Amino acid sequence: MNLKLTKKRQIILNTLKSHDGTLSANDIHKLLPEIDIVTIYRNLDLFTKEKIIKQINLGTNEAQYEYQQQPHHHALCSSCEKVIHFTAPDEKIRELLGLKDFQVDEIEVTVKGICSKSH
Amino acid sequence: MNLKLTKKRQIILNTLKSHDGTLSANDIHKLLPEIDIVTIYRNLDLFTKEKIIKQINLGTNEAQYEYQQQPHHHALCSSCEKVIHFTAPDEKIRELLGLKDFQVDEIEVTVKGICSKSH
DNA sequence: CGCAATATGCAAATCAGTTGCATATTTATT
DNA sequence: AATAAATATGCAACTGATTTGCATATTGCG
Repeated sequence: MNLKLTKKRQIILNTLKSHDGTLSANDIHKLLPEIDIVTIYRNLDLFTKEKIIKQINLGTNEAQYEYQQQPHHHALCSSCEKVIHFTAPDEKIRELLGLKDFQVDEIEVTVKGICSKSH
Repeated sequence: MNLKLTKKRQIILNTLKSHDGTLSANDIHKLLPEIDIVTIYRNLDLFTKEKIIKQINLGTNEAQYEYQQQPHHHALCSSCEKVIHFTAPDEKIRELLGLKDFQVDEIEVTVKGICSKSH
C-alpha cells in the first residue's frame, strides 16, 4: 500500500487535527463542501486503518472521528449529548481488569452520565 | 407505557436469555425467521429502554444485544472477532477516572487485543 | 515529461434501522 | 366468555449512513 499525499487528503486530516473534539463524516463534509462525501469516507477509513485517527462509536447514528493526540476516553452526557474527553491511568485500570489470558492492546473506557452543565 | 407480554416478545427475550454472548437483530432474525425483523428491532429497542437487555456497540456495523445478567465489560479479539465478557471492580475504576464534574451513571470498558486461542 | 499507481467524483447500490398504516393479539372490563 | 380499548405485529416503503463500480484526474517515480 503506497499512499499519496494529496491536497484533499491533507485538508481532511488538518480539519480533524485542528478541531477540538470529534467529527462525523458529515460534519467534515459540511466544513469542506468542496470535497465529495465519498472521498471523505475513504480517507477516514484510510486514516483509521493507519491509526492516524480514531473512529469512535458511541451508539449514535453516525461514527465519530478524531485525530489521535494521545489515547484517551470518552464520557457521553445523556442529557446534552456532548462528548467529553478525559485521560485516565490506563496501566492501573489494566491491572484492575485482570485479563490474564488476553493480550490487551487497547483499553477504552466509555462513561455515560450527566455533565456538570446539565444537572 | 403499558407493555404487553406477547408470545413473540417472550420468544425474543428467551432467545437472548439463553444465548451465551451477544446477538445482533439479524442474528436473532436468523434464529427466529418466523418473527418479522421489524418486530425484533422494536422489541430490542423496548427491552433496551426498559434496561432488560443491553445494547453494545463495538464499532462493528451492527449493534449487539445481550441479556443483562450483571453489568460487565467486553474484550474484542482482533484476530478471531470473538467477544469475551469479564467483570471488573467498577468502583475502583471510577475512582481512577477522576471525573469530578460528571455524574457517572455507567462505566463501560472495552478492550481490544488478542485472545489466548489466537496467539 | 511520461507512465504507472493511486485518488477522486458521480451515480447507483447496499445495509442497518425506522415509519405509516392496516390487521391481529392482548388485557382490562363487563 | 364476549367486548372494547390499548398495544403489537407484518408488510411495504422510506431514511440515512456508508460502500462500490467505473470513468477521469492527480501524484510521484524514473
